[in-house]
Amino acid sequence: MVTARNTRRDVVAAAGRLFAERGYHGTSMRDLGKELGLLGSSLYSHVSSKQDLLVDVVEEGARLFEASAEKALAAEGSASDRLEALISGHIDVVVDNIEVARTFLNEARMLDLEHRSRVIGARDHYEAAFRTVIAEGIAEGDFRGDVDHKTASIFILSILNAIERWYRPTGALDRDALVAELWGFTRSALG
Amino acid sequence: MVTARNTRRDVVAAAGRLFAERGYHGTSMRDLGKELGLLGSSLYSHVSSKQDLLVDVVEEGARLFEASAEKALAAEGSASDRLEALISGHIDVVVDNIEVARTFLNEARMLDLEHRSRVIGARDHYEAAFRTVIAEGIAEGDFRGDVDHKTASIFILSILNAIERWYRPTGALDRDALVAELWGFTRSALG
DNA sequence: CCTACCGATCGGTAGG
DNA sequence: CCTACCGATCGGTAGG
Repeated sequence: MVTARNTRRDVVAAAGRLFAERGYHGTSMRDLGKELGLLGSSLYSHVSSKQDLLVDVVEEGARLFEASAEKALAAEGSASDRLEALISGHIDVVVDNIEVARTFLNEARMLDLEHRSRVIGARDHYEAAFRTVIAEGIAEGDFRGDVDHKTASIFILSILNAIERWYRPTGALDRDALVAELWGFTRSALG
Repeated sequence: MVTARNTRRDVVAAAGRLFAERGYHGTSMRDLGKELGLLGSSLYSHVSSKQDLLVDVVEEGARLFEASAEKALAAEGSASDRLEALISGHIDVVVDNIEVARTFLNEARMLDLEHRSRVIGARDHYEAAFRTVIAEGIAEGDFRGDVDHKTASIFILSILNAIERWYRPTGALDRDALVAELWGFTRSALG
């Protein structure tokens, strides 16, 4: 075999790349075909619609974040340790899957109602992990008693979700430094 | 006069609304016409292209944020006071101009290269205000000596720029409470 | 602001 | 995965 044909996975990966760069509505099936070296119409042997591709990319994003949270919550240690693990895991997901993360964060609203509702549910569930851990940290005395765990979780997630907007793998701040900076900022804000 | 005709301002305002909701590429000129009660083709007596509308909305956003920063920096008091004014002013801009702010934050990347560069420049200039004030606060002893003013300004702006994603005017957290929460969080993180 | 269009492009299908 | 299409919609124009 000299040149392998594209698989569905290839198509979904390329879709993630283009949706992240140009947006869902800014990407045509012909654009996507060109990215893979084939015609737009040929994509329909891999997927049944353009929306299908968005569903696949966004649900992959949801799975990655959910898996990260599950792992962080299962870790030993204090609530403060688990919050650090949540932050570190989130940064890993974004850094290692930047196109999927960007599409998940910016293009999920282009999903049809049914799928969008599912994603919003997953997002709420993920945010609840942060909220709970912060509340536990307050109860355990790791964090100040006068912080509002709801607002604090929104603020921390805001920082995490914005990373895709400025993070560059070749930049001055690498993954470890970013985790350290953000955890320092957060610890200080909550402590 | 019974029913006034639409002005260019009306058209730009409606464009901001739709671009914020559905994205630039998700909004057609016919959609926009319908929003205003006229045909898509009639919009061309007010603007010369769809891109023109995006330019107008985004540059209005840039002006609002720049004016807010200018006012905050001119205020009396310590660097810490000026940072609080920057945060409070930013929240005002978002809360009072949510569609413009959303379009500015999410759709500026759909601008053609020339205008996009200008917006990126304005954005950098705005971020520099935060960076400088934080650096001054460190120098004045208002903030801890071990915070990195670059990273801290990115983190604070991340929180500010995410407000459009979750803030609801009818929600539990009103403008004043939001300013108080965020300023408390920030002071604690930096102090 | 409407009528009446234009060429280009869109997502998608049938059949191989 | 390509050929050869389809109807719908796109941004935009001429002329009133």
